[in-house]
Amino acid sequence: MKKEIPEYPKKYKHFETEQKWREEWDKSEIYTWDANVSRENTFVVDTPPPTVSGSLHVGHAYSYAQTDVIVRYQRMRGKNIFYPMGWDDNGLPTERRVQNVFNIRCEAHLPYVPGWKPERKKKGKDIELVSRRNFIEACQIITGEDEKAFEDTWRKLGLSVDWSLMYTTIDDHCRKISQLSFLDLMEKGLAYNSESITMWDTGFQTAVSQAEVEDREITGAYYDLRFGIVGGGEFVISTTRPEFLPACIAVAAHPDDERYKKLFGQKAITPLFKAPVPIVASKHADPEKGSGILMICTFGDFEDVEWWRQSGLPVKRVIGLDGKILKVTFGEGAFESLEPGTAQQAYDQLENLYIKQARKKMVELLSQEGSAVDGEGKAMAGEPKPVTHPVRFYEKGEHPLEFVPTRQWFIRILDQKKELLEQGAKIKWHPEYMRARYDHWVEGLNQEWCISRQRYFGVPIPVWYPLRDDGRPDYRHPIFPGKTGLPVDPQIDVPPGYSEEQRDKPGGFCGESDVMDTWGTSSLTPQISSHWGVDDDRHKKLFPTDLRPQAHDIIRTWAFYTIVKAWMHEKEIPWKHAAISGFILDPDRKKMSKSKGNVLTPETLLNEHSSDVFRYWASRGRLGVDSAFDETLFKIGRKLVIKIFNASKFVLSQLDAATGLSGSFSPGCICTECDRAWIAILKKTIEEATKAFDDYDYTAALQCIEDTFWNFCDNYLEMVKAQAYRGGGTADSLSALAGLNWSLKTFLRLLAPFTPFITEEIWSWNYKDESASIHRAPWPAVEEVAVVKAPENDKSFEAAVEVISLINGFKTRSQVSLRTPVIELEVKGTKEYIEALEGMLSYVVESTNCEVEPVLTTVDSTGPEEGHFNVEIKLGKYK
RNA sequence: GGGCGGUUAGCUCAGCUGGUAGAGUAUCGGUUUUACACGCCGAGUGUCAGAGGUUCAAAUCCUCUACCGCCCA
Repeated sequence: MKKEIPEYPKKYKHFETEQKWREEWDKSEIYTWDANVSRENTFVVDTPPPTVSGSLHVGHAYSYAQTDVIVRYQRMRGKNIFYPMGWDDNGLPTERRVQNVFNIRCEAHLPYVPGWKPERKKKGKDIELVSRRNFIEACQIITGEDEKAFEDTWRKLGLSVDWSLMYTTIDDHCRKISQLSFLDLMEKGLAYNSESITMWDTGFQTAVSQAEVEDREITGAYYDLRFGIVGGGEFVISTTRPEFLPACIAVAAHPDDERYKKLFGQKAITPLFKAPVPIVASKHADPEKGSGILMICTFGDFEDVEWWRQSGLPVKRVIGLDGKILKVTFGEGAFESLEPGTAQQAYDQLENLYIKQARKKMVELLSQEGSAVDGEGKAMAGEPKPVTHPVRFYEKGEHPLEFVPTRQWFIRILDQKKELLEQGAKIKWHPEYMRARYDHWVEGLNQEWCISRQRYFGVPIPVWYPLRDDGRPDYRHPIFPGKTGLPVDPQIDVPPGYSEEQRDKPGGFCGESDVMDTWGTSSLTPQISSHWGVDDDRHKKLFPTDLRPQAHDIIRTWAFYTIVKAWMHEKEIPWKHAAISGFILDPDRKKMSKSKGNVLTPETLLNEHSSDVFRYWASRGRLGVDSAFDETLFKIGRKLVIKIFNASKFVLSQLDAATGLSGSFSPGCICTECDRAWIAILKKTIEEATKAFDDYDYTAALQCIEDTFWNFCDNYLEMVKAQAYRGGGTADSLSALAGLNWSLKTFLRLLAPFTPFITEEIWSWNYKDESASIHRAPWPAVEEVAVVKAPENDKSFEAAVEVISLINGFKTRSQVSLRTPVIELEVKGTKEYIEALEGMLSYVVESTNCEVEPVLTTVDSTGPEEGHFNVEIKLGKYK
């Protein structure tokens, strides 16, 4: 029966085709994880959940596309894929966004208003104050919308995620796992609460951890302050933070500093406040910096904290949690003064001012005549000297961090550096050198992990505290929930053995109001997906995971904390491989950031260039390597996609036209030297690409697949065209058709991880009987063409290409069409290459429109120029 | 200041364990050929950042310097 020859579309319509397959894949559930498959046949991905409430930029899509390429390869290798997507929705970014969208603020003590719905309002003065629960509900409205938008983008990009596995870090399941984690760490003695000096953001009024801190260069000034010495004399201290003067507890100079050696053991007197403070030796003091002697305050910086801990001196606290100067009384407690009255008079002018204002005021006071300790002149020597210096900020904050004593929850990490380094070494990092980032971060840790945050939209720390008879919480005996009833909200739920009436009453209990930092949950994504602590069988099937893809900026946070948790809970690594993607920089090689206004959104690029083209572009980016954005590169992908379309059309139309033979273009028919030589080349490509993929080097895989594909189009296809036109009627023609058939089927599969849409489209035209979707088809294997004999001569293909190229070059230089007939042809080459050419001669003749039998001449040398052949050509007339 | 990475054609980048410098793009020229003009054929294009060293031989290995980027203080 004559096979009906289909009409293939003239042009490829990217956008319609891609949309069709998105819908189709969704319906057919080809990306669904099968819970019944064994661990060794499953490939588990731990996808970092993007922070919603932000916006996706091109770098995210770039990185996630790369992950998907790896996943699609693994799926075609027959692996059962576990590829979930989560959304990180708790934390400050969401709170900030909600505040702006609805113009609301949380006031924790307000009662819950059931049925309250937030309204979108412009920022204004009339900020609505809402209860904690109402505020959280507002957060959920916003994150719900954001998640939808993010999911749309990922679907557009063609990520082969199993959407049924989706989680959000604030949902019940994630809260449960996070609280289980906390309780487990408590049991293991790794979590504790304590009153200690914590880095504090006065704007957001929350504690922050080392990982959330960044140094920013800011402009300030050195102020030279004249300190007195008990018993007479003075010296000058340079400081950038004169507002800390009332909190000065000591002054320090380097033990070897000759200038101050004689002062050690004596007491200095602070200007204005007339506080007598010890003069001590400390290696922290840098003799080269300023005057070489510095003031130690509680607390100006991390060194102050360290020194204070060792000194045993009392704290003089002057900065409140809101960043305002606290009320203090001189002459009482730690605030010793030789002249309490004048000290108080000066201090009262500072009280209740914000830090910045206080500094200004302090400078003013120090600049007054008679402000010096001895009453002679100004306490401030000379003019302020402007400097630019690094200052610690919370990465999301606007004010420099302060060190304030507060009660917080911590996880003990400092005594486990060695073990954490060993865990890092067990993970295979791609590229390898990225491990150094992890190692250096671990080595440089100097604070325990502070996990409590004074926020609302997060996972509650699952503890209550008994209230003593005086109404104060007993922090040393926290009450924990049982593991079965999680998650709990201590602000709503009642601890075991108590009733709601006892809440906040002496002798009763109070609920912890702090939530965990965002990493408290995000550090558990492998366990969240595996249902650790909930479903042991499932956990065993999914943990540790195979792959963690992420960018290099979050090695110290996401990667680090995830390794910490896996270690602490189960003495395991969370993933076997970490694939660290690079950044997309702007065309000037600057990091994209909202503030610079150079951010590109993936949606724009996807709409403009199609998903396949975007993915192709992303696939060219090697792991770990940052690259400058260059839109001209999208052109390469577009050309490739169109080429796949056209070459496929050609091959399939030749197969269709070979009447009566449909379905019989099996590799067994491949017999000619040309086809055998070509198959050998393609086999080598499969091996190379597979090896590269197994090493997570998808870029190298793409490179060699693509090179061979163009070789296929430009050379093999051109050589066998004439045979293909004969419709399979001869053994040689059938061989060509079989060669084309297997080549196409192979290229589609090799390219499917990179360009899943076009390859699925073509596959559906002719190969869906073998596998309904190309994405479930087996990855090409050289065994498929085991019946095809090796070529007689392993240089035959190369030789033919070279001679054809010489003939084409001659025609081009003669400025004639390539169809111009060759009427005389002599090919001179070395013996080795003439022999290689012999089996290919008919293909050379047909693809160059040569009308005569070529004369082959063996020579000793082809001359000084490159190449293995020389040709003598005479051209006929074209038409 | 410390660590990591980079510096190769106008541009974006590949060149792994040393053996005569590559691709794409851009540029220029040719060619309408029934898969593709969104194509095909061809051409030109480099002190491999610089300076030393190892070697018969260095883009590649070693040392130093300069510049760029990122991370950390």
